[in-house]
Formats: sequence, structure tokens, C-alpha cells
Amino acid sequence: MPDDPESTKPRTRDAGATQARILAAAKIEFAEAGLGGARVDAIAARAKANKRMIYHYFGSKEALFQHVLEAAYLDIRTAEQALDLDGLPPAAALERLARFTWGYYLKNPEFITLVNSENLHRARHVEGSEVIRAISRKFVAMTESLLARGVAEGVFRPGLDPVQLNITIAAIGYYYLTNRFTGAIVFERDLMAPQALEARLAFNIETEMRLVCRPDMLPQDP
Amino acid sequence: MPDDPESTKPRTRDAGATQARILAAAKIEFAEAGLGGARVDAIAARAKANKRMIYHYFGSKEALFQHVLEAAYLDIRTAEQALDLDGLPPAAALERLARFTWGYYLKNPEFITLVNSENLHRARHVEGSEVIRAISRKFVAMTESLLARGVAEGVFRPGLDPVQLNITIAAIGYYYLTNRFTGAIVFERDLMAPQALEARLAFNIETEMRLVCRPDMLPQDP
DNA sequence: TGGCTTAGTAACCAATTGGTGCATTAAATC
DNA sequence: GATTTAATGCACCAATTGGTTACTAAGCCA
Repeated sequence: MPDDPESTKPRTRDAGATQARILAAAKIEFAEAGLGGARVDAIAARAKANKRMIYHYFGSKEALFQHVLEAAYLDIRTAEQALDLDGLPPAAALERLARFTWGYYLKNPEFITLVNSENLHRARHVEGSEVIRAISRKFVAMTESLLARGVAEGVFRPGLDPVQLNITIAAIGYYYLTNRFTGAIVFERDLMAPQALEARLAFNIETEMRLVCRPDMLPQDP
Repeated sequence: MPDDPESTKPRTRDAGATQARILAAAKIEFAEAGLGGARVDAIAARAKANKRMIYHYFGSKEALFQHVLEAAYLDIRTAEQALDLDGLPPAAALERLARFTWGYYLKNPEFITLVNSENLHRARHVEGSEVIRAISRKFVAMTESLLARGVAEGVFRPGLDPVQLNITIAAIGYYYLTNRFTGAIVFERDLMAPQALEARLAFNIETEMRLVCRPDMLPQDP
């Protein structure tokens, strides 16, 4: 009995779809296990593709990782640009940016783990990416102009470094989420309970407002 | 020619020293490569010990990781307790805590990577550690009483959650350092230059002061 | 219809990895 | 000095892993 007839799956050939499936599967696997812990076989299985296809399309595990990272950065930076901060008063724009950042991390937990993994490897994979450099410039320019506008309107403190601000906005959300497991033990608290998440967001917005706004423009405490 | 006579190194047997060497080597290796990327052989080589010794003393790679983590947490929390914040005015005490946290991360970069790795594994290894829970309680109690004292003396805002404050203090230093590699690319800046580090510390202290102190107790801007 | 390119598959490989069995040797105890 | 116990070293698995060779077959175009 040569040739099993029932194994004749009508497998359609679709290069683009296979690549997309591999990329999506790789994102999950890399996020869950890190670059070192991720298994190429696992990615292939998750993508319902043959392992050989991964090497066919991406060349190596590391090159695949690079692709995944670039896509991830592109995604968050694109979403940020769509916030249209210019259309809002400075303080409201800052709050929108803060809420967006928090929300993005919450909805895309893989982003955080991917970035962590990339930093463990000293940013070796994004180092050469001109795409990432380009979108990053627009990202910094965004907060730069927001700060300038706030200062001009007299609501923000002058002299703030947009880079430091960006880092801080990211930090107070990112750290909370990436370290939520050890955090739950250290602080003996469920950090992911809905009201805990709400409380953290509120606390972060408060932190940012106090940092950026002129004291006399802040809602006064009793 | 049985028994090579020149291989008779007067190797002294010292269980404690060997264990310590293994632990130190493991800390470095785990910090550099993460739990998954760390190689037991590499740890043995770095410790100038035989791989067999690792299993003799620690049982498994994961148990060794657990040991390393526990020691790391014990170290930072012990150093914190030695800060003697009670002997300082509240604002000065807060600044000392901020400076310490930043300095500790800078001097002990392995701590950050270890914690990252542990969170990638959902805190599985510290979960059962009663030691960590115990010292963590004292850690939270420390800022709790600092906040209370500051409020009582009229310099701190009332109602602040000590856990949120602790998380924020850690976050704004930790994130900057752990993501310094991708950060250098995104922000096109050497984040580890001495003056960059100084600037970040100053920015962080400012952030914390504005968050915690009553606005009228803050040094006024022009 | 037949041939050519390329998507897709399966089996395989060499190197690596966490982990052990067992013999050996140094210190502690008697 | 003999005996016991714990520390050390070497050689060696069994399983896994990133990557590859050799092959099949789908879709396109002449």
C-alpha cells in the first residue's frame, strides 16, 4: 500500500499567510520564553507550519526574532502617532498619552517581554534597524512639541527634557506590569485585579501631572 | 605510567568556599543569560568547580537559581533597612531612599536581570520563599512609616499609598537601566554616560518630591 | 499539456545540555 | 592508624536543539 490516500490534505500554497502565521507564532513564543528559551520547533508547531519554512523565509532564529521586534516597535509607535495629541489642550494630551501607554502595555503584554528579552541581549537585534530609528524620532518629536506647547500656554513647567519624560511615562507603567509576579509576592497584593489596575493608572496620571504641570495649574488638595 | 604525579595539586577541601564560589558564579551567569540561557557547565567553569558539585550542593539548576534569587533579595532589603530613614527629616529621608535605590541598581546590575528573569517565569522560584515575604514586609513598613511621619509633620500629602510609592521609586530607576540598550537606540543618546546618569537621578528625585510633598513645601520655580 | 519555479514536508544530523554513576581522595572520628 | 563520611573529579547518558538534505507537489505560464 503505497501512498496513503487519506493524507491528501488539499494544502493550499500561500506564502504570505504562512509568513504571517510564523511571525504571529514567533511573537507569542518569544514573549513567553525569551529569545533563549523559545524553541523553533514550538514556533513551527504553533504556526502550523513546517520548521523548514521558518528557515526558508527568515533564515535563522535570530533573524526571526529581529523581524518580530521590528514589527512590535512599529505597531506601538504607529498607534501613538494616531493619538492626535495636537488636537487637545496640553494637559489633556498628556493624560491621553499616559492612558494610551498604560493601555497598550496591558493589551499587548508580549511587547514588554520582547523588549526585556532584547535588552538582555544588549539590543543587538534592533541596533541595525533604520525603521526603528526613524519612527523613534517621530515619537520623541511628539512629546517634544507637546511640552513646548504646554510651556507656551503657561500650563507646563519649562525646561523639562522630553526624553526623561518619555522614559518616566513608560517606566511607571512598564515596571508595574513586567514585575507583577514578584511584585505580588513582595507587596502581598493582587496587582492585576481590575481595581488595582485602575488605581495604578490614576496614580501614574497624578505622578505625571505633578511632574509636568506648573504647581498653580494643579487641582488643589483640600 | 599510572597516576600522573604532577596532577597532585594540593587542592584543599572547603565546602563552604566552594558553595560560595558556585553561588557567585551562578549569579553572574544567570544575570547575563537568564535562567533559560544560563549553562550549568558555564557556571561550573566560572566557579572553578566541577559541575558535579553544583548538583551535590544545590540539586538542580532551578534550585540554584532559587538560591541566587533569595540571596539577591536579601541583600537589597538588608541594605535598605540600614538606611536609618527614621533619623532624617521626611523629605531628606525620601531623597536618601531614592538615591540609594538608584545607586543599588547601578552597582548591582545583576539584581535587575535576575528579577526580570524571575518574572518571565512568573515568580515561580520566589513564590515559596518565606524569607523573602518576611523582609518584604519590613520594606513596605519602612516607607509606610516614612509617609506617615511626613504627613504628621505637614510636609507630605496625605492619602498616598506606600505600595504605589515604592513601585514608582523602583520603576523610574529600574526601567531606565534595564532598558538602557533599546533606550539608547530609541532616544539616540548614551544613557550610561556619567552626566546622563546624574541627570536621570536628579530628574527622578524631582519626580518623587513633586509626587509626595505638599506643593507649598516644594522649592518654588521662578 | 508539460515544464519550471517555489511552497511545503519528513527524516535526519551534529552539537549541546541538564543531569548521573562511580571511583577517588581528603578530613573527621574513633 | 583504621574507619567513616563528605568533597571532588571524570566519563558518560538520554534528550533536546538549531539547522539541513533530499524530496514532493502546487500553481503558473508557454
